Amino acid sequence: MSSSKTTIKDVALKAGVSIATVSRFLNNIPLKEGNRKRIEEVVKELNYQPLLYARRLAGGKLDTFGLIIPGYEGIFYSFYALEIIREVASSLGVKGIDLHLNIFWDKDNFKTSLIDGVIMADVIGNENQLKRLVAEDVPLVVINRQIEDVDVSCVAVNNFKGAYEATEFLVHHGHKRVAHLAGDLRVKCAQDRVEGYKSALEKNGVALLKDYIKITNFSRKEARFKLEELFSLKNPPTAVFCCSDEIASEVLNFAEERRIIVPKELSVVGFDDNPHCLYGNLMLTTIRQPLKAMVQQAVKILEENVESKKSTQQIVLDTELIIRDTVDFI
Amino acid sequence: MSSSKTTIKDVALKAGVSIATVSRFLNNIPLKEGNRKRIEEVVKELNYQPLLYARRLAGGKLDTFGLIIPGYEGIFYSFYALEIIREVASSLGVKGIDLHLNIFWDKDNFKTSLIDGVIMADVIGNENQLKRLVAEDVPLVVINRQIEDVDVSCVAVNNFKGAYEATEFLVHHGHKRVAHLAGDLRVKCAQDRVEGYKSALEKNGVALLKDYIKITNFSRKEARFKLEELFSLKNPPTAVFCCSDEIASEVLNFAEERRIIVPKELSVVGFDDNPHCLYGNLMLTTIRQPLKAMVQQAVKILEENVESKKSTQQIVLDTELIIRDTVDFI
DNA sequence: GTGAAAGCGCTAACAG
DNA sequence: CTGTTAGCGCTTTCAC
Repeated sequence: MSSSKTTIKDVALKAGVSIATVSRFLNNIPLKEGNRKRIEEVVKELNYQPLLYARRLAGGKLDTFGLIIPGYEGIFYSFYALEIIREVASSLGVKGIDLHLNIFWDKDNFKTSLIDGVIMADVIGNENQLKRLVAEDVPLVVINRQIEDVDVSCVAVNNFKGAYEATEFLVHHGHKRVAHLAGDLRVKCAQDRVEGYKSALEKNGVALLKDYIKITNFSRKEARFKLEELFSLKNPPTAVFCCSDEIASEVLNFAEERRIIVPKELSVVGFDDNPHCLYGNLMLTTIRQPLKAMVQQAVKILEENVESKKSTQQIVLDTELIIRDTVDFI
Repeated sequence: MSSSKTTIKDVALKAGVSIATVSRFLNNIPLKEGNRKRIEEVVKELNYQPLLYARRLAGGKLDTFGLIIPGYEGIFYSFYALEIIREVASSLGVKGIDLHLNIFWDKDNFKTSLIDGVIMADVIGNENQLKRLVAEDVPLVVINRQIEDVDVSCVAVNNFKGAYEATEFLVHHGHKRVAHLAGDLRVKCAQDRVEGYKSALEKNGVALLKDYIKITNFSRKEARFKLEELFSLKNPPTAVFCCSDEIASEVLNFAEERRIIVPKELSVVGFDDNPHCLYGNLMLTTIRQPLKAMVQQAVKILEENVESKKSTQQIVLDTELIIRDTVDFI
């Protein structure tokens, strides 16, 4: 009530200083200790909160970052999205930065005037938006995706390498019939994982079978159809590398129903290290994505860019193989 | 680049009118058709976008709503949270309203100056924040929770009734040994579901056994421990009503492992109608929460409150029993 | 209908 | 170190 109406003027008046001095106080510019203290008291007493938009209009910052996430189901309905939102909110929270969330559905309605900078979580379907933001010179960092044709900072995960390691891990356990349940290939990370898988087989002299690569679009339902197909094959796989832990846990369910013993008869590796997929008596062997680190890096870079235009940076973080129960020698 | 610098002045100049007229145009105030058209052209040509904070400072709206979600794991890491975020983002998106997302961790750092109104998704741990916002007279709607001691609008789900129906449905199938895997009782909806469960048993003359109520905190892991306990009982339950579909699907996993046939030997009812829990060959019988309807109602009420202070409203929406495969007669 | 002018609350020179 | 002052871009009286 009252607090929403108190302005810098009221504070200045009550503290017996000019509004400029109060402004300095708000911006942590050194003051005579006496004044600093008096103002601090008055601010508390009046429960004064500066109007951020007035501040911004006068040239200050909004202390708000935007986060743009594609509304595409495979992304937005995933562990990934919530984890990103959570981590962005969390890292911004400790810095006192607010979060403006925008889901990109089909048209670009992101209002740049409400933020100091933007994090784009992956780019799928909104490539034009990316270009527009770059053109408007909005401080920007893209996560989980490397952008080749636009000069923009990004922090990504080495999906290729992660997939390579996962697949090689299976091969090193003697598996020759390794299937891959892939994600939606419109999503870059899904593509990269397929490539990593292929490359690992090739480098290790294992024949690549087309029938062993199945697209799931990250959906459990789709995964199930594809599993039926895989296990109707003359030579069903002895190992499956999955594009996500959720898909992997569907493999576990499927195996359970079919009485296929994991890992004795079937080895499984996931991707994500999603804690929600760690249940049952079998702990999933998986590739951990450094999502938190990725977000933290992105926030750091964005802060720098907001402070002063820096040159763009491209960072690629490594994944980590987490060895648990679902892989065995054949 | 250019667009981020074009102001109302540029538009006025180029269109040969005063800035006041452009402002009128922006606010859909009737103009002479000639002017309207000219301004429209110039706006498009210059790719002009009004600076929202300047507009707000001058008395206009920001067209931004805040969404506050408790950071508490059981909420924030759930289907519920993502669904709420998704639906809020979606309903606001079509109205051209932006979303300011705030996760409440431990201290109240929500800046009301960046929004026109606030939706609070449940209130757990941040009761003081709620009171502060009410005191500051910020337009506010609480969802998924009825607030008794504060005069505020809310849109909630009838969790009691939903749980009652679920439990009664089991009892009507002849079950006398009905267990309940409850959520975290600090969360109001979890409490209500326990009460609904109890009430249904009582009304139907089924003995209430303390050992049949187990707290899971909405976590699969915890659910598994409690399932072990339940099925070590001298008289294990023949039916389980779960606080969420995720917990229910854990029951399905557990049953599968123990070779307990669902629904022949064990009936299961969930809560949520979470599409992510619809996999495998058994489709879960569950209670559907009208989350989307809830959010839409909340947005509607909030819009009204922003336009003109209305009296507070309290709306309770009914759940729906979705009958699928996991309940059978005993 | 339209224009001129007065702010909204704050920051950032510029003097002192 | 501090106060004075001129805006930031927009809306909104108030005249015309």
